[in-house]
Amino acid sequence: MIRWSQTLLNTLREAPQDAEIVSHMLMIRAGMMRKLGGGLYTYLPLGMRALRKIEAIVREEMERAGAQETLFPILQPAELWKQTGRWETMGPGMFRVQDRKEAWYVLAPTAEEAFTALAKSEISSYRQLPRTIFQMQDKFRDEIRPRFGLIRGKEFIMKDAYSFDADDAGADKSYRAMYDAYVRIFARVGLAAKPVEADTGDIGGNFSHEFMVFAASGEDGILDCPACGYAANQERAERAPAPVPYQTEAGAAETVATPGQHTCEEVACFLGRPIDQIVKSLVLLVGGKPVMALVPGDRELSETKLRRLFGGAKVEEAAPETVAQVAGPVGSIGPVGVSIPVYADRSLQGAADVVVGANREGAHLLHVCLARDAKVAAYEDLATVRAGDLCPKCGKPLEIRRGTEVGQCFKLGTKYSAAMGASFLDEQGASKPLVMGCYGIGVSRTLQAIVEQSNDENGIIWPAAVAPCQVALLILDPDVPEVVAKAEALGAALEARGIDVFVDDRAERPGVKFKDADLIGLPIRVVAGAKGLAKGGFEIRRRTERDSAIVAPEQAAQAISDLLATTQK
RNA sequence: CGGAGCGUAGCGCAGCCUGGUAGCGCAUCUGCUUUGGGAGCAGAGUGUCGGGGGUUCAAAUCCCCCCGCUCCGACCA
Repeated sequence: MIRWSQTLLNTLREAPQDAEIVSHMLMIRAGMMRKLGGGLYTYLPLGMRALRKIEAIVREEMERAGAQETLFPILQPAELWKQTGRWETMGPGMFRVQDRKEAWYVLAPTAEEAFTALAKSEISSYRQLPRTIFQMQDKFRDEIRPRFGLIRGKEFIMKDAYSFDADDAGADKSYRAMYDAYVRIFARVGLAAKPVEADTGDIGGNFSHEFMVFAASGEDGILDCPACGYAANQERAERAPAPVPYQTEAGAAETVATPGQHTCEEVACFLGRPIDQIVKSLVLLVGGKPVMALVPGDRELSETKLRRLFGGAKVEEAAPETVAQVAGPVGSIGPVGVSIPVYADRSLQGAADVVVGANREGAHLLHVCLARDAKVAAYEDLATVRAGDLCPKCGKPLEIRRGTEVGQCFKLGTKYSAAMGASFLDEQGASKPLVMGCYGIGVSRTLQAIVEQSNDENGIIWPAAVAPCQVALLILDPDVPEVVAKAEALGAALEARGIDVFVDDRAERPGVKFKDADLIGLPIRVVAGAKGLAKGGFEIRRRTERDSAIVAPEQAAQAISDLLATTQK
């Protein structure tokens, strides 16, 4: 039994000034956590209890899926990270520190290197495969912009698991086991998380799913097919091919003056043509070399897709000077006559009457036929998919939703094992690199995502499985001995049934206790007051209900137990 | 890293333009009254005004530098 009078817990009437989203505001107001610095949060006793419950569920499901828990150092030698090149590629995203001998270390932002190093030293035979190991550990990332409380912090708690297999088929099985465990974990913590196809980002590898929680405040766009269930991160979502417009040639290309018109919208408007007839030309540096990308004027280029096309090379926007050098002034460039490689979105294949920049200030070209007038190296999927585009799986229109990522699975292949020489001997005695997968859950982020998804105007509504306690017991008359005695007896009876009880035993007015109970949001509220007891017993209700039931003291423990069993999640 | 804003009591903020006694609400403490949805009255405590430098008889206020935080953008699990 936890007593408020003995707990470090203060609720706030006013929202903190820096809380942008409801879950952040509620976590602070309800006294679950406090900010120590930008992107750095302290878990207070109540928040800590919820966190521990999530961790316990994650552990259980990991072990059920055959994974074994370990614990790696957070502080890791730079050499480890240099072996895979991530000392450079993750670069400023990592916290790096030096010891007194000026040797460099990394505060681990993830742990592929360390786990691979362990596998290298411990696994030498196919007889030891497969293995999946995990840890629940603080991670550090020097986020450019920490925000939304626990959603994006500089320090956070992550469960990271790594699988090691002898071959691809085995790796697929390990991946599937983790994927299934993730589905169970998010269901158990009361979170509606949907697996979506995702990009592999800095982690690398060739295949990935993100587990996304839909929320208006989400930082990612997700294309979702209500018809067949296809879902993918906007960075990499595909669409079914649509008929390519403007396939009929309309004569030779012709220069037209477009003074001061730079964006596709301006040019379309100025020329009185539909915007999708304008072709957007962009110069990017791919692995340091300039490349031109073409997408329809009403579309955005997906830099992620371009990066995938080039095997994960770094893609960045070219500086205006570079653009001017290889094509023309920004806002007036086009593919005609340029000598850098040109890649066009698939939807432009066959386009025979479009408008492009003339590579001269204030001029565009009409009636351009890409096949005739430009040298296009390849037509690839480069444009960002948007709502209304057709599902690549079933052809029905896609919807777009916002989401927050709470977990991600990656098929890594041999990226890390090959780089670090983590190999084993197969049945024939041949040395092969381990085939790996890695699997992360943002545990602290999950905590806040639950609150983001489950609240009302009065406060948090904790799912029973992760609530700091299952029952809030409000003693309205702490100076009436009979009320206190009955409440204490009920608390003890509940504890005996394994139900966590949080007792509000403060000398506060009833209204304050009701407000705070709603704010903190435990699943069941039990009121012990002189008035209620005079009417026959305790007043019991779910956090989500308006009306209470009066239950006689001797039946109360059973009634609460029953109510909990039927409370959703 | 580019743009913008903010930094004054534990929290939320006013005061700054036009230099001169540091204030309000919430919270905290004391007393009385109250007591079923964030009580009322009376009283009390609480500040390196983010830091440093400058101007001035005098700086929270004006000027310069630095630091921190937040938002938008770019970027990113």
